[in-house]
Amino acid sequence: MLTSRDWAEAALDAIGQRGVEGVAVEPIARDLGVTKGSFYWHFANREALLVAALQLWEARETDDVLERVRQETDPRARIQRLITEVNASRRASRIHTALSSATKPGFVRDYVERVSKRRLDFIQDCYAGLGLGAETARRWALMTFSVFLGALQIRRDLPGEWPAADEPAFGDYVKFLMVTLVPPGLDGDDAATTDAAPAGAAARDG
Amino acid sequence: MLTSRDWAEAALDAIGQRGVEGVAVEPIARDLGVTKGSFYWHFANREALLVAALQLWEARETDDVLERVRQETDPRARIQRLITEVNASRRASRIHTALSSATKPGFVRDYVERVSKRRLDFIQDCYAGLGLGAETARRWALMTFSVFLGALQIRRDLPGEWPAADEPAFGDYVKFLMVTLVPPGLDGDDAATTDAAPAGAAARDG
DNA sequence: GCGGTTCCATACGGCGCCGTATTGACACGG
DNA sequence: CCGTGTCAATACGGCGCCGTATGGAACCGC
Repeated sequence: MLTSRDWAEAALDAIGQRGVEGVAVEPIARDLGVTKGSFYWHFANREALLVAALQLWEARETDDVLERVRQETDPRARIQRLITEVNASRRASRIHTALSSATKPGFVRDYVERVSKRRLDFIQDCYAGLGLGAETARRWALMTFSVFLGALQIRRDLPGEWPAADEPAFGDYVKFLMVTLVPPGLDGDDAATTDAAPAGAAARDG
Repeated sequence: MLTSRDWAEAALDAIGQRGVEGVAVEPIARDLGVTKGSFYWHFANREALLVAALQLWEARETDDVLERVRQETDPRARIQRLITEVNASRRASRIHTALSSATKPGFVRDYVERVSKRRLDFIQDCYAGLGLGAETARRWALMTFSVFLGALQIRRDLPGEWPAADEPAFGDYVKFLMVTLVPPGLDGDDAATTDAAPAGAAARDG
């Protein structure tokens, strides 16, 4: 007794493990312990399954994640929360990179683009909340977003280099990132409305 | 009259356009204007073609790229050169992300890991050349490498957000990154041998 | 108990790809 | 000429997947 949502969830698993091209009806049916006779009752074809999986993914990676992050009120805390959220689920990371590198079918790109844009806009809002102008906030957001995405890839390509969310070194590294990615002196009480360009870090002991 | 290198090059194209799973003998043969009768003279099977393509890729993305970057002597200039090199070829970017997200066959991961590690080590050396200790240099290198990889993905997922290497805005953005990613005050003549932690950017007009 | 609906199994045709076997065209040294 | 090596075309069997067609079991209201 499966629902179409069960199929969509299994399809997301398949995306994370074998990529978008690996979303095949018969293998997924085997994983679920049924035959494809079940599948073609719930869905018209393979493409409909992909759409369902993508909708599930988009809802989770925009509304749900951003809703949780919005519980933090301080812009600085929001950015830090985003870093930990992104690093929390290894499954979500794999799905993201798989979707991001997919080329076929074409509509996958639309979902990826919407999710990425909403994330980037959110980060930009965080920086705007620190008092930066739109243009400067966009630049900082692009760099911070790059670090997010790059971290996903490093955890994939160089396991062990990037600390996992449950390791003690993770906290240290987040602190390191925060100091660099969030320009101080913009906490809202001073320099609240001026644009700011990065001036780098002063050399001192670590 | 094809050589096995022609096939490996076409396989790399296929990886960039259709992913690792898209490296199929017969379609590539059609692209090259021959039949697979030619292919199975040059290679034992599909896997051998993948290995040849990966060897070609590894040579280009480590020895060749790093050799060009090493022409710069100043560590700061090297990092900046790396940014522009990474953003130079859209084809190389697509190949990299495709390989990075590949799961099957397993040996692909070995190539990706070696290439990533050599790049990361190179960046770490650059920071060490600025006078940072090994541990701190590693942290900076991880962040800078993340920005590299994230930039590739942003250019894919959000076309238009990240300026291309031939646009005028590209230079501005590189400067912005350099100021943030390379802590000043470590140019070699002062504070040359002390570890440094990031202290962020001071607020000033952009 | 009977028709209808829900959910799944089975069987089938078709397609794209892999890998092998066989043959053919062409160059070259003897 | 002839043999040999090089490179490619053709033909074939097999496999995994898609999508359809059909059947069947369980459950429902009546």
